[in-house]
Amino acid sequence: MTERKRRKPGETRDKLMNAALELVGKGRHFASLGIREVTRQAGVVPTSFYRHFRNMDDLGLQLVDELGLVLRRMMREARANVLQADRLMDESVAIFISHVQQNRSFFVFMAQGMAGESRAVQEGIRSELRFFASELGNDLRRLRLVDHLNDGDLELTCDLVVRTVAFSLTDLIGVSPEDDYQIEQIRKRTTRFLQLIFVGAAHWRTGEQAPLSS
Amino acid sequence: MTERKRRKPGETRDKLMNAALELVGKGRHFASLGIREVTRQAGVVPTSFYRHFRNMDDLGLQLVDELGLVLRRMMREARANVLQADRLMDESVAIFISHVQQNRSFFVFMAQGMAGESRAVQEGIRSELRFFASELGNDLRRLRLVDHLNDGDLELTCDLVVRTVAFSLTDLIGVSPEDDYQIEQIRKRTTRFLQLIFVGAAHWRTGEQAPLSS
DNA sequence: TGTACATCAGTGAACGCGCGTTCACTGATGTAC
DNA sequence: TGTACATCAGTGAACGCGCGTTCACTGATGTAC
Repeated sequence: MTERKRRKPGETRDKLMNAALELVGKGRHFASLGIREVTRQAGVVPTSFYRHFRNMDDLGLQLVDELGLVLRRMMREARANVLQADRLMDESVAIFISHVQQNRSFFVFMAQGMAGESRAVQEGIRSELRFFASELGNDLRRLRLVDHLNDGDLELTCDLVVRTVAFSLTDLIGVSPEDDYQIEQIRKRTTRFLQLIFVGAAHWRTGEQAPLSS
Repeated sequence: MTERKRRKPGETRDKLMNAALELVGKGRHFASLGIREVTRQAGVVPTSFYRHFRNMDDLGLQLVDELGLVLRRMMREARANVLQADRLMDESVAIFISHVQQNRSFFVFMAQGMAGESRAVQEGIRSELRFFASELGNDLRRLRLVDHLNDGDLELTCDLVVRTVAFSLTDLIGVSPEDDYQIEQIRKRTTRFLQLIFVGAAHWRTGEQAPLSS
């Protein structure tokens, strides 16, 4: 009845990573998870853990790698769907929100990890965000939407956009995944943030900003 | 030699809260701290903990209250020192950074808590940020720097400013407190983010944003 | 194609340790009269 | 001002439990010839 050895390669590894994500999704913080707890959630004997990870930090790092894949998938979907430039922000934010809802635990893990215990995880997530910002810059250049900005200012703008969207994660986390009304509010607000930033970018002239009132 | 009972009222309570902050400042995540660990760091017997807190969440909540005081002190200093409107962003960011360096553990705790395990702590920190944004709005109104914005758009702008500054905490955390060069880079970059936002606010016209290129 | 062997993922028992929490205690401080 | 009593913060011993980690094992899969 129970043929329990060597099912598929990597199956237990995935079970462990998913178990950690499930616990994070249930409101636990990754830094407080223990090995026995994760193996229990995965339905696996504690010793199995060491076949795949050296410790919890190691598992966290491997989760960051998977997170990278999730983000890239999201980016691809955004590129495929955002066809009209005038709906760019609207649709990008909508796609972001929908991916957060489909992969809630992953994004909660990301929000936790940015100020988490492991320096390596922190750095991994920061690096994903940097990559994301640079890809966004490439896209904007290609769409010729920001011709008046030099490279440094474009990079600044994209970084701020990515940060703003990332920060909205902390809003989404604070809200039930079924609370469509609240989620819609967050979506609208994030979109307006981006509009504000792009209005700023449109009127930005390098090095000679009138500091406030303009 | 050791007269050890009833020194000053609240002394042990402060020792425990400081001990938790010290551990956080050393790179630990608040969610992973234990009662025995905190009491050990505080140089106090484990049972003393229960004289002041029900559990670690409770201690976290009381830390949020103290964090509120730190933030208000910072705000007061900013108000007292930012005299010329044209240096507003520059000086505000500088004051922020200097307070982060003086109270590093507090701000690390804040960054952790925004995606932390305790809902109550999350909500507490969010509420501090909301308060901060609303005070910023009042100041900008008083200085008559944003007369063309209606209340909703002013609130939006201030929220984005506060978020941007708060996000820069994750940059500061990733850098050694002695690395003056890196900290200066973060200061400059954060200032430019705010300038970009305010250029956007200066050209913002309610409800009729050209979505990108303007 | 078949056989022998190395590798590898999963198992279950066992370890010592630190954890959260309880309890009964002690003695200093605050309060009532 | 002095006395009696309640309150309160800190103590140390003790508890049972879950933790991370080790070990020797088993049997399935992959590889060499």
